[in-house]
Amino acid sequence: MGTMAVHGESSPSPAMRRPWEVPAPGRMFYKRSMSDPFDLTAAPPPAQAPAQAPAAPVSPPYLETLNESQRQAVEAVEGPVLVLAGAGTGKTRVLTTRLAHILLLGRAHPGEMLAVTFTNKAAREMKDRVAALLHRPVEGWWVGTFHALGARILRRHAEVVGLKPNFSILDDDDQVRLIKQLMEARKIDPKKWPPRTQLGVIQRWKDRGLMPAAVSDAEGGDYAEGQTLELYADYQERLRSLNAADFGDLLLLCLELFKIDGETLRHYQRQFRYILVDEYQDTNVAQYLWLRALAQGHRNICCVGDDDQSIYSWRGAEVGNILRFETDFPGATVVRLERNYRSTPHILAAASGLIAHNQDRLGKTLWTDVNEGEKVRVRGVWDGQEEARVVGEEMEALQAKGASLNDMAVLVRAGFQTREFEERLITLGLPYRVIGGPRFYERQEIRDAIAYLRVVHQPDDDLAFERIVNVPKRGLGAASLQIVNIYARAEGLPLTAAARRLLETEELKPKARATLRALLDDFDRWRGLLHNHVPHPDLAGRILDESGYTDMWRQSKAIEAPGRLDNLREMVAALAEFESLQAFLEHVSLVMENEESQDGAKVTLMTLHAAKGLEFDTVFLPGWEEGLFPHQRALDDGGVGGLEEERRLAYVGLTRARARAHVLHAANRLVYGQWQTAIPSRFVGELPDDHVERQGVPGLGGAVDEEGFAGPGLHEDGGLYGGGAGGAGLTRWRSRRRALAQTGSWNVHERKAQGGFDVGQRVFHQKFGYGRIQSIDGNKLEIAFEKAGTKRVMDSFVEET
DNA sequence: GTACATTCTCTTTTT
DNA sequence: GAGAATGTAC
Repeated sequence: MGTMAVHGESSPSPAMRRPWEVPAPGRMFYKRSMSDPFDLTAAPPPAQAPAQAPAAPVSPPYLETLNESQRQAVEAVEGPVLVLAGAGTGKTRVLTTRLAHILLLGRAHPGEMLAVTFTNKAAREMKDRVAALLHRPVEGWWVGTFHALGARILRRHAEVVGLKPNFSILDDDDQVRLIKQLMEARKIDPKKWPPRTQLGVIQRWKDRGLMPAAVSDAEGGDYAEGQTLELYADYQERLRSLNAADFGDLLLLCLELFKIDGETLRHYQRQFRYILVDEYQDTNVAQYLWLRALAQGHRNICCVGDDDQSIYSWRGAEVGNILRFETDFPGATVVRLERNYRSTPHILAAASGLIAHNQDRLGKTLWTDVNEGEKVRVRGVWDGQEEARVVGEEMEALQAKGASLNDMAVLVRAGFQTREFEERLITLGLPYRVIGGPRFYERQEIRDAIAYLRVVHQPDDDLAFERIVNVPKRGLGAASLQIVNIYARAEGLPLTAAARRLLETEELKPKARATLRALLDDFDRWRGLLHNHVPHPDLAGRILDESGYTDMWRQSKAIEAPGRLDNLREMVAALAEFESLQAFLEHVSLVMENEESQDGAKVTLMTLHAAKGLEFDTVFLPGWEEGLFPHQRALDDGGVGGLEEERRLAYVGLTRARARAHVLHAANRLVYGQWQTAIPSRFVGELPDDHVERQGVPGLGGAVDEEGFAGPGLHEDGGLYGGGAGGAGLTRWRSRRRALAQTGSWNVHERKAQGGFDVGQRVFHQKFGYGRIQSIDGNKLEIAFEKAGTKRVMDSFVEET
């Protein structure tokens, strides 16, 4: 955490402080800047003001290194600007240089700049890179994700929309539980109408900036016997009484705030002189409205995006936002970045050829002047294991040639695909990291601990209260809790308040009453400590100890208990890095990612979605099969639009590669414990032949094996590359047994072991703990450990349980 | 109220 | 196949 502030800080080096007079005379925005001296609302940094005057036109070095269009995008400071930045065209560079440029020109000081990103990572990178350009960290500017910035604004004016400033931000888990409760109250069958789906519908409404009252009846009538809309109203009401907001609310309630309180809106409109938006193609309607509201003041809004990389429509993103920009902001400057600095011409051509199959795009022509490299390699394999094996071999080969594992990535369509690669990489002993895997703050013990902190910080947080009221077990089970719940609902009180009143009555059994009283007293005591400014890490430690939570794990003989205690300690330690308990809680709800340790070179495994914005020398793209990629569900409920989005995803994948891209498709795949057969993705066929090197017989799913056997099902379909209409029926299920019978050479070992172990047997290993035997190969056992994952070990290290 | 067994869903992507 | 949710036995 940087501590230096630009405001009132001693001046930086003279070279940096010097404003760069811009050479291109006659460019409107510079003229305008001359006639627009510092009439900032707040006093500008003194060091910068006089510096605006000197005339000698010198182009600053940071501009010299940009190409013509990049430079244009940086220098078009005034008015609305749309930067269409193709993959690998130096988008981040433009963004950060632009920000630095504005600061260096003295057009605004940090507090007047709003830079919005989609991910916390992008926000961090932006801060770091601007700091590097300026040789100092910038403090006090508004950089962050939509949600973080929304929360920041909302906290300041929470009362306007019926919240208190310390409102909780619910996580996914809380939301589902809440919806479930509300459905119960309405007697909606959760079997028939899964709560998650209900929540999904509500979130979609929120994405579109619609409060319950704004949803048209026609739309509300479609789900759950027409009750979803009412459920939405219930949900919002409940959130308010919980003094809580969900993710969507962080923007939606901001919009409400702007609507209700025009003066506040005008305040922010005046404040934000320069607005910058990254990944504009992924904004949803609510985000769009939020931006548009804030940009009305100075109209200096710069949106950067690439319609070909729009991959979040399922989450409410509207490509329309980017396609419509010039209409929304008349007189906008549009800059196209088309020169690619990342990939070889073959990769670029392959990606361009693929994306050209999409109808609905603005269209760009990426080009590069680097020399030819390798063609994109496409390889068909027999099954998922072979796929992982082939990728592993290639990685080892590259490594042998001196390549770093850091420069390799496997990009998958869906999360479950990483497993096969993990197993293979473990076997090979290649270190890897999975991005987007289980996150620190999502672990059970951490969530419990946070629930304690939440209740202390925000007494009305019923969801947190419910989570820990009986953890550790105190005999306050479902029965007691129900009494509290009924009372709370009848009286319209939060659970803690209701519980407090119930203590005065005879409704609870004496034992439960005493326990509950003790718990509430604990809460009061901890809250007292909080208000007496006991340092929050100390407080957290006390809470966990005095509540018996730490003891619960200490006494647990579960194999993972020590690890959980470690995690708790780690969390308490992490608390010290935050200014306050509130700041910590904000962090965990908005930045649910683990800071990964950068020790040693590792292969990266992640989804295509997570890969956007990243690049690697070598990219492996497995699972290009109809049904998986394009994903069946995207086709089913997305139609042509869904297909095009899948294609954009493929485009994103290919364009992550600097030097080498390997596409793979398997004829058979074990999904779900069952064998699934598939034909190669239509995207494979859409790759232009001139830039692709195909291995194995095209059209046959399998790399032709020993038997030259391509896998049942493929011939029946008769077509190559998804020629079958609509994609439906292209996949089918088959029992493992049948697949085994047909191939004969399946990579499955004898069921019975020599050493007295059986497949499926539960065993114990000194180092890895408990696990179940997957397969047996002589004296080597493949064991799926409960904690340590699947490993191969010698049978002598394993004992029966 | 709790512990264990059984059944059932799920898998696209995430701030 | 795994994890959650539900059902059953103590």
